[in-house]
Amino acid sequence: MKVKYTLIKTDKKTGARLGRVKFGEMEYETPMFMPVGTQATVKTMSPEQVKDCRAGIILANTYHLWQRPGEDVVAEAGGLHKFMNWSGPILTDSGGYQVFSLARNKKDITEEGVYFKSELNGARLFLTPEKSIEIQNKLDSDIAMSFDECPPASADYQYLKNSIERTLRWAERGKKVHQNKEQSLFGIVQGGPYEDLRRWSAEQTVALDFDGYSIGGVANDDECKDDMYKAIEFSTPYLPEDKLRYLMGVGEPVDLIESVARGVDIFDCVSPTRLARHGNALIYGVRDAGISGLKEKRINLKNARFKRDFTPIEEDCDCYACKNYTKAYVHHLMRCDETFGATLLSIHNIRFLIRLCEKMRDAIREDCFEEFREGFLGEAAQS
RNA sequence: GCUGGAAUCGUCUAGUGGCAAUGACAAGAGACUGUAAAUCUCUCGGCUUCGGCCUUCGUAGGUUCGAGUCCUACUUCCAGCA
Repeated sequence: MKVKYTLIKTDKKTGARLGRVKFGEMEYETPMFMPVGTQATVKTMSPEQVKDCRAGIILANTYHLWQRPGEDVVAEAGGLHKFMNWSGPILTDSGGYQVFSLARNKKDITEEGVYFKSELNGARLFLTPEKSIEIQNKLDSDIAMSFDECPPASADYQYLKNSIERTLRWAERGKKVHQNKEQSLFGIVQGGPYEDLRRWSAEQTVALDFDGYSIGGVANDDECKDDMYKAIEFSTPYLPEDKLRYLMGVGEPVDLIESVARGVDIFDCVSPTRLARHGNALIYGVRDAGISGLKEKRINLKNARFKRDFTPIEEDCDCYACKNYTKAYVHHLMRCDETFGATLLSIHNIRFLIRLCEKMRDAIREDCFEEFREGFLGEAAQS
């Protein structure tokens, strides 16, 4: 179903937006976090568990599903929703990120498209903007992304300039072949940390008139947070108020707050599920001062100190893992490489980020987002 | 009792004259931002002024410039025969 965004309220002190997204009957409030399910599954979690975390949209990946099982198989299964048993909305990434992340492979970016060497069997693959849209159409996601180049943080100004021009041409080509009236199509703003490039990319992308816009090319390799926040604040002012703004691949709790403050509505990130598989739990630490009384903290449940810790991962968390299990149990499962440990931590971490979004929405609603932000970030930024 | 064989870091293991000594697991810790990640990195005898120094390969001797490696005895374990 095509997405409809309604802006409810903009925070006066920051650019934080409280909004509503509708996919037909399904309705969610933003800011919102999207769990990542690259291969048509949020790793180690069942759709029911993802839903219980109160996730709204989830993300799947064009590149991966194109290779396995193939978009035709998914189409034959009745589309991605039916195939993976996810009734909520799905956003598919275009494969643009793989232009960056698979750089270790022989990869050749041309005007026509990108040649990949498959990491599965070495096969030579060629992905074009048209092909990406065609695959996403067949996958039948609710939001399709334009095929873009996600350049590395190390890319220089001239490279970025050429890259975003090409990404714009690709966006236009993709839009031309996008026929699915039930599927939204988003454009992607690039431009690294440069104000003029971000502005230009945003204005040109908006001129193509997409159903929503995203900010990409952020949080790559060693990009520093400052550059990331700049990239966001150089982009959002040029995006229309009545369209959804999606920050791609972010992120850490701190980053969620900082990007919401700069006018972002939704984000996705692999970190809650990946960290979970590596034994880490995102938790709130208690803070002495500040209105939120919270700060970000991360604990590694594999650490020996949790062996006999029979308290929940996080005392005040309402997730399934925290309500039913102890740190000692999760520690034990992770030590034994039992999948259920990763499942419990994934549930917790995703619920953590979704709770963070709930808190941010409440703060915007109650006109205290800036206080919330300072309360949360004061110490996290220092540590 | 006889005849072979074996004893190396918590465990298993490499090592046949230059060795603080291989690899795996375990253990201790770290990284992770549109997922080639249930992965990867570091540490894992002691001390150090980072050049080294000390103590280690069942125990005790011996050969040698030098022994985890060769020799002798002992201890323990394993296999076969009685």
